Amino acid sequence: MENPDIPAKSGYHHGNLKVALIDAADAIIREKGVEGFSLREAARRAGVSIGAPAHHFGSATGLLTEVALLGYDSLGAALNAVTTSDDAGDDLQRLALAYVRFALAYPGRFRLMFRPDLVNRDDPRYAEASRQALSDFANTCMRRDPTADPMAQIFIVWSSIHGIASLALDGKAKYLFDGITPDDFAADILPKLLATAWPFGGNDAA
Amino acid sequence: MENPDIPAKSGYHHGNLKVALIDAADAIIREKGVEGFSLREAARRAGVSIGAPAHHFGSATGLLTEVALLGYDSLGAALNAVTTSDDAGDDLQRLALAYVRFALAYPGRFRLMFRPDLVNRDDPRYAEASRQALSDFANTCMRRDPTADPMAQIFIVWSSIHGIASLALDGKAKYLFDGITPDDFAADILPKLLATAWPFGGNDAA
DNA sequence: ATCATAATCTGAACAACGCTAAAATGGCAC
DNA sequence: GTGCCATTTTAGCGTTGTTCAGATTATGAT
Repeated sequence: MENPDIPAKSGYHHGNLKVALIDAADAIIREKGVEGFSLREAARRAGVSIGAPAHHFGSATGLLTEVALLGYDSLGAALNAVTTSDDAGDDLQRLALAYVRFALAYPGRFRLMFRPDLVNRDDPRYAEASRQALSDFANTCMRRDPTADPMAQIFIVWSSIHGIASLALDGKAKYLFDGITPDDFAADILPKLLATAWPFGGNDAA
Repeated sequence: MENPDIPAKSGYHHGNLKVALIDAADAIIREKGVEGFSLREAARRAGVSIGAPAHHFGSATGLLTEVALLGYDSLGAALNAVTTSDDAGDDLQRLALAYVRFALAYPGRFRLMFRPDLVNRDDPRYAEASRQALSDFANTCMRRDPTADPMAQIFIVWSSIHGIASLALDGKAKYLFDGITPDDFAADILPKLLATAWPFGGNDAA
């Protein structure tokens, strides 16, 4: 996920500091989680002084907002990559699987994306990124049941998936399914769960 | 939610510092959210010096864990307070409503309860409090569909509700339902949503 | 080519934070 | 009364985000 293009730290002027800091922040969050992030360490990794980030991002939330936007992009890409069929129920199931797996594969990014205290939600790009990432979702929902109220349906389905991802990420699944690891959950339990107990999969729409 | 019993700050020895600090922390979180909390301010509010909390709680997570445990208690109480009927589907719907309303009424507590970095999940009381708070849920789930795999059913239903609460709390409902306020969401949108689009309410069990 | 202006980065300062350990205090059992 | 022990204070360490004056370099006009 590094960006080796363009000069990196040629002299006094870094030349590519903005993306270097975003990359550093993303790496920190990947390694140590959202709470492990600090603006100073991001600057340190980019080989730049403490005060440098302020010029490009204003504040820590400014930088984290950029990372969150990238997070939405990668989530959207992950959802875009699922194979589609003529059965919207099956597609929805696969999308759900991809959504939860994304959360488990990139826990830091995922958590950051839903932390209103760390990202600037007033940034117009935020709403757009969020909308874009979930567009496949919304489309498949409406394909599955064109008669239902679109917003209600999308909200309920998204909630269900988001709840699964959140609880799984918080290790709550461990309590219910005796000490299962995240990997086992994503590989074994989750697909079965979505295929059997999840009410939005399969071709059982009205 | 204050605790006016027992002597408060009689002299050098506070006499009731432990609960005073818990109350103070809970109040801070209610007023300024989880991120607004600081151990030092809790000590300040309890009228005690900076280092005092360490003796009772060890660290900030120690204190926050106590607050989270209280949070689970109050969530359990809120769920316990919903009226039950012989229709498990209706009951589940009311429980869901209560769950989400709890999250919207006590956002700080609710967020804290699901922040693994701020609470000590190894504390055996945590698992117990979590289990206890959701017992009504689990029972009603199994009453609704006794044939289904209990764990799978509970996880899916809980996920759905938790997702609704999380997204509503994060203001995501605002994007889908044009600029609705949390109060309007809890009072108007949510009940309709649960009654119509939510697949676990009503008496449509197998 | 020269030079002014704007963009970028440094480095020090400040206030606040969590945590630690030594010292001070006072309640309580004996 | 006396001494022990839980409790609280105080001081200090290392960390954080933010701000700002000044240093440095790029850019664009002449």
